[in-house]
Amino acid sequence: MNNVRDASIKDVARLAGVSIATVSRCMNFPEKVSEKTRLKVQAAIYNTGYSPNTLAQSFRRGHTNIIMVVLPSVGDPFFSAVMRGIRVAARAKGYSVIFEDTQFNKMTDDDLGTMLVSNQIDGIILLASISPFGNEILSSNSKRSVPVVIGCETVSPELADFPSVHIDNISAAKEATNYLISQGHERIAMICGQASSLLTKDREYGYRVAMKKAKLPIEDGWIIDGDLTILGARTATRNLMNHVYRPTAIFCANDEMAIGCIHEIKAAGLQVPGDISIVGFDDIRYAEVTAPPLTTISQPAEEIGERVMYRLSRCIDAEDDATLGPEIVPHKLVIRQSVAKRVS
Amino acid sequence: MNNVRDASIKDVARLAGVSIATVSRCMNFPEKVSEKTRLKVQAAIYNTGYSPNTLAQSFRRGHTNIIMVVLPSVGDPFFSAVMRGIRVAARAKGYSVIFEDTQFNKMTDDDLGTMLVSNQIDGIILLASISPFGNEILSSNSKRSVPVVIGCETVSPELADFPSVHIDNISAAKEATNYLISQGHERIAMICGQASSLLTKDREYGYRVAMKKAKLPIEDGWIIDGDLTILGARTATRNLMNHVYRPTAIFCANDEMAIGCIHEIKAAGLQVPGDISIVGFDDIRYAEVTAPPLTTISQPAEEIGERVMYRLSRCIDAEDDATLGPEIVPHKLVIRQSVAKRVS
DNA sequence: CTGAAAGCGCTTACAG
DNA sequence: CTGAAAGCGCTTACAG
Repeated sequence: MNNVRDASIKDVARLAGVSIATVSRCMNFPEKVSEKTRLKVQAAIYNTGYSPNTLAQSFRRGHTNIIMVVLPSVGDPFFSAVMRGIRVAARAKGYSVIFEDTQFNKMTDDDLGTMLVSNQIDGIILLASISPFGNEILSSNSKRSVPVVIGCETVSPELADFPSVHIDNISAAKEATNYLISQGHERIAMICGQASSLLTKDREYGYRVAMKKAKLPIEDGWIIDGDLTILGARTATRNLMNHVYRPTAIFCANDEMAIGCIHEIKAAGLQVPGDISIVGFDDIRYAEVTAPPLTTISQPAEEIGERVMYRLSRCIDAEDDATLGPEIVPHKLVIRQSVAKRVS
Repeated sequence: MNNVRDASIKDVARLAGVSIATVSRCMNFPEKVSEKTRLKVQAAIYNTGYSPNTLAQSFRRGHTNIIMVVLPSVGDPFFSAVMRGIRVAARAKGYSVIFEDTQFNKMTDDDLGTMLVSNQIDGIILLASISPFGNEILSSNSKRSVPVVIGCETVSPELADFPSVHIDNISAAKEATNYLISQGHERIAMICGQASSLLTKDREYGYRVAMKKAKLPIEDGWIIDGDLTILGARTATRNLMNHVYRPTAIFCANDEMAIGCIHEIKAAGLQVPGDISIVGFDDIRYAEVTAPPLTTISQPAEEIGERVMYRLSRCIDAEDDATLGPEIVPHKLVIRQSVAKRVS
């Protein structure tokens, strides 16, 4: 049929014998159009195969229905699960989602500024911290154009007042640590993200608090950077195994690192949990098929994703309650077989 | 400054004392503007904080610089790696990428048609098969608007002539199977994707050919659907272990399933590779930390992603060679410890 | 309930 | 090298 050019609103109007304004109304406010006209127009739409040019609509309306999510790594199964929730909600609300991976796709502050100012996106979900200057751009921008909501973690002090949804990371980390303590462990180390990353700050804090409360010392070098990756965790684990005070348990700030950690311990000829017990964080889908199956903190990843997206949607629609602070979602300690009881 | 409204091209023109056409030229064809004028305009751009409204540009130019990738599951580490490559190349070429996950975000044919016709995207990368009708939409659309390129797999017969980049899946599967045979195995089963999925068809075919060539029988029930997931593979593995002719080796069509498979065998009290040997496919980052480390076919995932994106970019720019058939990328059998030698 | 008209912010022949 | 003007396809007060 129209293999040279798609039908435009004009073609529909001509065919239906009405003005383009009426066609537009039929699509956007059908109740404002008489039934007779509506029927004519609908027929014309059908016959021309018309579908509105989204580019023109976005331009005219001043928004794109595209939101951006910034996350540390698309490859991480935990964030994939969050993304899934985001996409479910995004679809329900009519948004497309674009994502930026801070690990592999360094977004410069310039890029960010450009996106914000050039109307390419209607909102931002932050699942990872961006550069300090980026944070500044966002916080100064906040009253203006693009709403931001934060998922999973406290991203940065400047952004503390932004709407967010996450579990209580401090409590969860305490719980994990206390569980280890309850099993008789006293030498407990922790593998974190990079010191610069705020992503696991709260988890580290929870661990420290629990240790202090139990009057257990944290030796120098027991809190170690595992880069949130398998490789990073393997190096960290080697260091821990060579430590003068070798820990009997390691709390990993995410499951990805726990997987690397377990592998490295076994590669060194030690047993998990016989020699060293492990607790992870996230409960990714691999956690139950590691050897041994991993004891970990379960986060409702998909639910977080959904909530964060709905939250953003409300911010975009400028509903007043949307700007209120954090929304806390429940976590759960899942006990499997990577922790052994220790009798001292 | 401009906290009420962003500066537009008019503001710049006024401040620089030139027409908006000249401002536009300065940004798009600076060589067509005299140096003197260019300097004036650049100063005005700087002082107004002007940045072009992308929405208006897209509308006017008729394209968005957004491409869509359709993939089975964002959560799969293999596809994450491919995505990474895509994003690297996309960034280099100035594209943003939107993705559709066929596993969790059923894109209806309607959605697809709408996207195609409403100019929202400049091109499509297919990493997964979509519905037959979807394929039809694409193939009938092909000469018209939106270029499509296929990554990783033969997606569908209708789409066989589309540009694509992937490894030689048949050879790779033969190699995997032959390796098992060379280690003395004769009872070799295979866990595939769903029969309907074309994603692993070539791998299955390669396995069949290798078995036939070695004059080894494939018993009923030895080729079994594992749904490409951990869970599916666990069920499939249980069936295989209960089979009258229990295989001594299992070839899994992806590593994700191999992980589930190994876990299930060990959960049943058997040894890997002592009792049953396993070969995977993909070489995801978890493959080297499974217990035992997984022997598998390595695909250059990131490279595939990059190439596929560059290919698409050339299609969009309508460079003639871009439409030529498949581009084959090398694979490699990575031998680790999940296969045992069998002396019969 | 409907239409004529303005306008969103750009780009690009066209004329000079 | 530069400017005046048309136009991309919609939406939306405004008037009737």
